[in-house]
Amino acid sequence: MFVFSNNKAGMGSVDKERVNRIIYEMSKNSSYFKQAKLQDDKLDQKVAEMKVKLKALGTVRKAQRTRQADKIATELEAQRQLDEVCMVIDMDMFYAAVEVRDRPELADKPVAVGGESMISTTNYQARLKGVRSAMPGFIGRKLCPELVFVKPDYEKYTVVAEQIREIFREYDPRMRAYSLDEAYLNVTKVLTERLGLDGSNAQAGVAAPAAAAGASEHVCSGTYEAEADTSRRPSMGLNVTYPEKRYEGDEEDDEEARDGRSGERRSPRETRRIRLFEAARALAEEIRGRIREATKLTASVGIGPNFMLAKIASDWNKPDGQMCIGGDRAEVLRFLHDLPVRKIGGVGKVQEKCLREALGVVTCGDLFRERGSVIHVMTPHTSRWLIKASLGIASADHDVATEQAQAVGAVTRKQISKERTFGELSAPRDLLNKCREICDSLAAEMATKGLEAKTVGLKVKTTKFQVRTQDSTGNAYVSSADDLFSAASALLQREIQGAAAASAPGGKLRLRLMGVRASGFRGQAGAPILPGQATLDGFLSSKAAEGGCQGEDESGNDGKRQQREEEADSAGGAEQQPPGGLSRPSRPTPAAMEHPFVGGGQGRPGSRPRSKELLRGVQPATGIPRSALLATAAANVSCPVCGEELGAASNTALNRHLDACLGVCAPAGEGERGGVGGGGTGRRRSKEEAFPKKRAKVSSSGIERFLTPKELV
DNA sequence: TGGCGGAGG
DNA sequence: CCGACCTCCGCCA
Ligand SMILES: Nc1ccn([C@H]2C[C@H](O)[C@@H](COP(=O)(O)OP(=O)(O)OP(=O)(O)O)O2)c(=O)n1
Ligand SMILES: [Mg+2]
Repeated sequence: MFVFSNNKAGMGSVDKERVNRIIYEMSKNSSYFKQAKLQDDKLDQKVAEMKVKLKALGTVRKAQRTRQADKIATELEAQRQLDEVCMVIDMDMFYAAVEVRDRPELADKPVAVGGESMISTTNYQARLKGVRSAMPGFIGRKLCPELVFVKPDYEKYTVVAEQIREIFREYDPRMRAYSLDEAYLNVTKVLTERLGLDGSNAQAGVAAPAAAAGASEHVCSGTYEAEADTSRRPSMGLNVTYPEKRYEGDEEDDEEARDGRSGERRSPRETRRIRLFEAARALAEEIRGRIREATKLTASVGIGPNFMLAKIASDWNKPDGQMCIGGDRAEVLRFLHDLPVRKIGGVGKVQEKCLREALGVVTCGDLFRERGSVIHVMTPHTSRWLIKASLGIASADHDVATEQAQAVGAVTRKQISKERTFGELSAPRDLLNKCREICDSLAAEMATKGLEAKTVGLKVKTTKFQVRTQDSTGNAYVSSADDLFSAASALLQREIQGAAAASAPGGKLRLRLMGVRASGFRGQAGAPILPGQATLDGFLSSKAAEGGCQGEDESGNDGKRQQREEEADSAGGAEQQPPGGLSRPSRPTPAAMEHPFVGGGQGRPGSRPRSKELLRGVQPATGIPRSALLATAAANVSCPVCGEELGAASNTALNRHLDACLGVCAPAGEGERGGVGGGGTGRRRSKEEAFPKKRAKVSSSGIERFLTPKELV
């Protein structure tokens, strides 16, 4: 089977055998597990395809590829920047630490913050038992019966987050908070000031130099000492293979040329770096001390010439420690050589598996060595990003580093959504009702931010854990709950019909999660985000403000922080972002397996028509533009299911109609209209009929009149 | 360009 | 009997 518990920054000494066994025992029969396995199989297929593609790569061509990769590497090397000092500060077991601090009795007990369904984080005692973040509570309990569950208190965490940010700003006013417990600081300025160094010179050398290895022993403080590097040196593909400084703009620092030697004489620049990083280590101690003093909590710090490295470093000596990857190129490469690629921000489970199983790449050293293969199978964008990471080249600029991570310093938001997990729901009526609830909530959120969206999306997760999304874009902007619901419910109808049509008689859409998303905001590409606050913060506060969810779920989540670094370039040119996907040669999409409906393994659920079709579907036969549907309110009440005009009927009358209508349409689905791809053919019908579409004006705006939560049950 | 799945955090 | 929210990538039509 697949990897369950990978080693995290918890404790290495965990009875992994036992943990995995228990998790497996508890999961093997669950829908979740089955779905996970399906996805894993798909991944295996992708890996297989990559292998095939690689096999076809002859020695000659591979050498060619490697040369291409070298070209990229050289180009990237020119961007290498070692004169900035970046710092990533990450609180230790954040939520749990806060809770334990406020409840001393818990100090010696294993604690989990979260609920029965999901654990947000745990303290070290719990981690020793294998209980960690993102693990469902019931498994955590099985793993550790004494586990004490504590409900998350986001407001409290937010207060703490503000406290530490206040401190961070003193050292870097441009500091970026990635999440409540993580922040990115560029402390170059403070340090140069403290040391009375000339800050300008640092900026000067854009094209970066590398330093002599002689500084290495000064550089690391932590477990990553300059230990046995001598022994691994030989095998170090990075240093050996890479065409060192042949292309570099080496005019200035010539002595750095031999970066394998010990440099007796140091260039001024080199000396500056050493002093800078030395001071940085002291600064980190200072900051940690201040955090402890102000919050009674501990944090770990990572220092490096760029954020990618600093981030990795911050995890190195995790509990209450710090680590520094100096600004010496040789040291950076030495450090990376044996570093598992998984440590790179942006490389997750999938990337890791593809690299390892298809390319035999496990460490960054391997990654660079296989660069030829990398660019052969991966997308150009991803290849470039990976090569860059393997060389430890990244940006020292907050905005670049935190970019696409809607991280806190982000300026705009591109979408906003609301989703809820609940106990199984399948009655169309309940589904619609839930949809309405979510739309209400989303609308409220949008209102506070003054957002108007052009596209509305629906997300659905079946009880089998299959996730599906749909979007519909109109020509008008919407923001009211009514309009959101009008669009979302239309989409939901498609799902309902699709399920009914594709599955056996009586088949229906059974969901455990539903979400509604709004995007394509008015005014520019994105909407401004709260000042200084991460979207995450906004999320937490809004969530805390809302009432609890319903259903037996309760969970306790927060968002997960995200982060990314990489890329730089400021000189234009193709930019790069972390991965996103690996190049995916052809796409078989074994729809049959994943889509319960649609017997013929034809395609999307209910052979969901794509693009155009979608719009057509939602659009009323009359030819009224979607925009009208979305934007308009609904003067006249009409049924969201059949579209029949209901006039000014009373709520009860409307409800009655709804029930009748749903009762007929839902189960019957395949009956006459067959709904989507219905029938045994499995073959999709002409677009026109693919979806019987409620040929009516889906101005469900009226539905809320009676489908409002309170009234319906 | 719009839409959807997916990866990653 | 496994969360909520968000961004970007890749592929398709
Ligand atoms: N899947 C996840 C991961 C994290 N979090 C929350 C809880 C954490 O307290 C907080 C910070 O995440 P970290 O990854 O930094 O984890 P911790 O701070 O808890 O532990 P560590 O000591 O490893 O940093 O984010 C979450 O809700 N769900
Ligand atoms: Mg943390």
